[in-house]
Amino acid sequence: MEIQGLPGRLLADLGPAIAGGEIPEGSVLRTEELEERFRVSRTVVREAVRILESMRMVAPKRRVGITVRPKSEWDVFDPLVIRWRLAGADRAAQLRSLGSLRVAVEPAAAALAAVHASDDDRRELSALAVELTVTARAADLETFLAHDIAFHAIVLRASGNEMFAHLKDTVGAVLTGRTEHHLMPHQPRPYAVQLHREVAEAICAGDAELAERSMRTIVAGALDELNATLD
Amino acid sequence: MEIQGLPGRLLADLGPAIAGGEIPEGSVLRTEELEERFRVSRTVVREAVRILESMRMVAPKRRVGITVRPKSEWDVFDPLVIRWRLAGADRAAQLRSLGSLRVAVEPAAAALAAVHASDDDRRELSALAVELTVTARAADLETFLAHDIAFHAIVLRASGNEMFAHLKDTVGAVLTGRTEHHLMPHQPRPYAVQLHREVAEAICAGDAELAERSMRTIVAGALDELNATLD
DNA sequence: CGCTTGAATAAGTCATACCTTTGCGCGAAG
DNA sequence: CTTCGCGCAAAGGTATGACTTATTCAAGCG
Repeated sequence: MEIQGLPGRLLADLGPAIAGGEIPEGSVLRTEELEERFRVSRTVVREAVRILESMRMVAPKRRVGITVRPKSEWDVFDPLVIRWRLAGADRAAQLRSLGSLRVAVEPAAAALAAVHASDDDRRELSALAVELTVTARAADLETFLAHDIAFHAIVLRASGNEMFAHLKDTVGAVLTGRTEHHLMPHQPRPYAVQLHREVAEAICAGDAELAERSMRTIVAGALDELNATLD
Repeated sequence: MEIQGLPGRLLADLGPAIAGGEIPEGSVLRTEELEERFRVSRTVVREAVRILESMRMVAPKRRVGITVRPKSEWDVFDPLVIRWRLAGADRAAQLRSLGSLRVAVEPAAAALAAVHASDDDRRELSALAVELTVTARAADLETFLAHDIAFHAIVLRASGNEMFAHLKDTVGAVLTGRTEHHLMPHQPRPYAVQLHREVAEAICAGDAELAERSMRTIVAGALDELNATLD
């Protein structure tokens, strides 16, 4: 899935460094410098830089060098950019942005899922809702997280919208990050778990209205908690 | 802004060809073949392919070649992928997806904008709402389109969410495509124009509730019309 | 003081050689 | 006849040197 080979390694070094602000906006890199710093050939440097260019994070210019573009121009929807920002100094801002995005998208996805979900999807959602209840009560955060991610992924996919479906990994990253950085209670809130059951039931029953409302309560609550924690 | 140079040209040929299905999923390309077909060197081919790889549209494998990955794995949020799909055979599906996305995001953005918009933003929105009314009455579709794009762009930016803001170009592409392919009435619907004024007023007044509701009516209406036209 | 021109610089492109991985066929063993 | 494994060949991956092109900056000229 990742970019392989030496360009991939270069990218894995440069990307986070830029996203994390260690290489600040406006910095100018040179191909030759990167060759030496990472002990790789021009070919490799150029390919890595091309990728960063396609993410609009850098802009190569003749006679000048490779300039780091302002953050506001980056492809903020690129999964790599999101991951790098989540890993670095920008984590808080990135989580806030993603939180708002979830509030916008997930309720809509739930409503669509209530209409379009397959029978298998509905079954899986019900099962996961039960699992969430159990693992929450047992305070088994790790398993809870896995099921939570799966739950939201299925809702997104079942919406039938490819773009929503592709937010699966991003939402997963948010949930994972939240757990890893202890931005959530040690035991999942019973109310939140209850809401997941409601979403599952609503989708099973084909009740778009209710699915949307319950999902909105979930993600809005998550955003509130996030903002409260980050302040 | 675009990828420059020969790799950019290659990309501008290959990308649309893949996105448009002319090079179907599962096809296997070889570097040498591309070199000959486009009369460029290995370097150039590799850089273009690397970019396609970072969009998850192709996967190079040793001893096999460069295979075109299934559409479901592409980076559907990449601006280039969106543009290519809008230009090709996938236009209908892409427009539907983007329509749903707009329904999810733009109302949320409007609500946030009502809280976060700067005074300049509010002024501009008011002015644009007036312009929309005038150009709609005059059936000046070209100017209307430009102002419509600007209007939605400002709302997205004023939301204060960087991810929402970055959907500006995408929304612009949708609106442009809709006009160009005559998927909208010859003269903008007065009701839609009226709703834009409502959004502007609500944002100026800081009424998040109303801004969100009005915007939702706009984008939901656009989606309905789109679906009606495409069937 | 401004305009032109030229030289220096760094990216862009090409051709080539060589390395590394891996699919597949062939042959030997069971 | 089947199966296992070994080795070859094919394709991408990396390195390098030569050359091209665009662009900045400054020196020199009007």
